[in-house]
Amino acid sequence: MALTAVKGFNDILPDESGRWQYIEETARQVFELNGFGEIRVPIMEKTELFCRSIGDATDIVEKEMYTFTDKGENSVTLRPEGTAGVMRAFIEHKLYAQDPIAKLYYMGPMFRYERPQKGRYRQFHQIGAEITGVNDPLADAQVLNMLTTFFHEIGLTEPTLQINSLGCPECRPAYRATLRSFLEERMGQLCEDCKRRFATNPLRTLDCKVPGCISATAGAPSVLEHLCSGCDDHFSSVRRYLDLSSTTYSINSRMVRGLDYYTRTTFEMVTGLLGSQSAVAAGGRYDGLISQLGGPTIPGIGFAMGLERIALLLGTKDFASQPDLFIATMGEGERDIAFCLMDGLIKSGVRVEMDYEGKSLKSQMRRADKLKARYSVVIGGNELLSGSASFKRMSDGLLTETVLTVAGIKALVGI
RNA sequence: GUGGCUGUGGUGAAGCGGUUAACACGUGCGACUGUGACUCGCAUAUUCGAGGGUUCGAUACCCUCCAGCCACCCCA
Repeated sequence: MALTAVKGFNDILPDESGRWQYIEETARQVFELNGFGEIRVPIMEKTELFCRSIGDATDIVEKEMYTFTDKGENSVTLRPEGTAGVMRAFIEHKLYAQDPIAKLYYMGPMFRYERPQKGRYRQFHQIGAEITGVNDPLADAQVLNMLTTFFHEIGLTEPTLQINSLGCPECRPAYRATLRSFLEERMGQLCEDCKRRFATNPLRTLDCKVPGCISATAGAPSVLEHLCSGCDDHFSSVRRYLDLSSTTYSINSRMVRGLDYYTRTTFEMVTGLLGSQSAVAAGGRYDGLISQLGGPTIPGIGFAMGLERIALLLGTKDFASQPDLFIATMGEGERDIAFCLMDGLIKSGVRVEMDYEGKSLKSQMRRADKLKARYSVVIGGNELLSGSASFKRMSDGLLTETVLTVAGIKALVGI
């Protein structure tokens, strides 16, 4: 058996990479318009970083990380998400000393040891963005608008924005206690998973899919009604800003987060087209994270989106670019001329292909067609003598006589 | 991690104990010593995910492993 890739790790082949580049370029464009700058951080960090940021008791840290001991006996981990590393860099380089307000974005592979499924792999890719240093809900709204704009720009209308507020260390514990006592009275109706969640993360019972749990929690107290006045004002302002900019969203008070660091505003872009992999992008505010990691008390908000899932939503549309010209040749001498012509044209920005193996004219023309070249030209003895040739527009076969010079050909193909 | 389904060429697939392992697409070459797309011809799996076992015989049956998919769990 030939060697194969590691389970859950995929190759992105040339016919798909065009789509990926399109997603990445669109994100860069939209993010930079919003004033974000790219930060590139390592794909591996000390294990402790993730334990302290994501949370020791979360599923990600407990069972999904690629953690191992390196040759220097340090416990290191392949990043399961991007925010922790970005914030570590923000603190380590004291970026806040220059300006506490940083707007950063990143893209790259993340690693989680999960059972692979479509749209969910062990190495997957995220594009994320973070704003630090802004308490004002304006930042929340800008991030949400940026996300919405991004999806609009890549041509996807399907994922819809859902928002919620998780409160803060002031009000969340009280809500959690209220919810617990509500659940306690209905313990009998809950599924086994939810009985477990009752202890570990009671909020999770709110988005359980088991019918019994759905009816049992139907009248559960809503987080939004238990926010402290600060969180409540914040959330109202976020909504007001979204309304001001005509951003459409829905409120989902049952939306929960898998990472412990989130506070106040949380959100997801969800789709019904990817089965159980419905979240295409998600994020929220994390006001306590930076200080928790040993930095100053600076708030933050951000999100990450899953490239594999976005690529899936974009479908099989072809993003590959086609050659402008294919040069077919009749003999050895003509190949020399064609080669120099190709070289000159490429250097001046025309995408040119030619035959590599001295094949028959029939084969060369077939290849020109297969590569979807816009124009083709045959160079043989006649052309060598006259110094000009008939260029064929492949879409309709129209022939145009043009001199065999870089300038002449450029003018013809319109580059 | 749990449960289930699947695994035949580059792709989509038929075959379900003994076949030259269909068919379609794709790919290559040719039908015309100088022009692609349509048409036609030829070629293209010593082999049926891997390894064992049952059998006179296994792509087909059994076991193990590997991989993919679906749901759960969880999440982007």
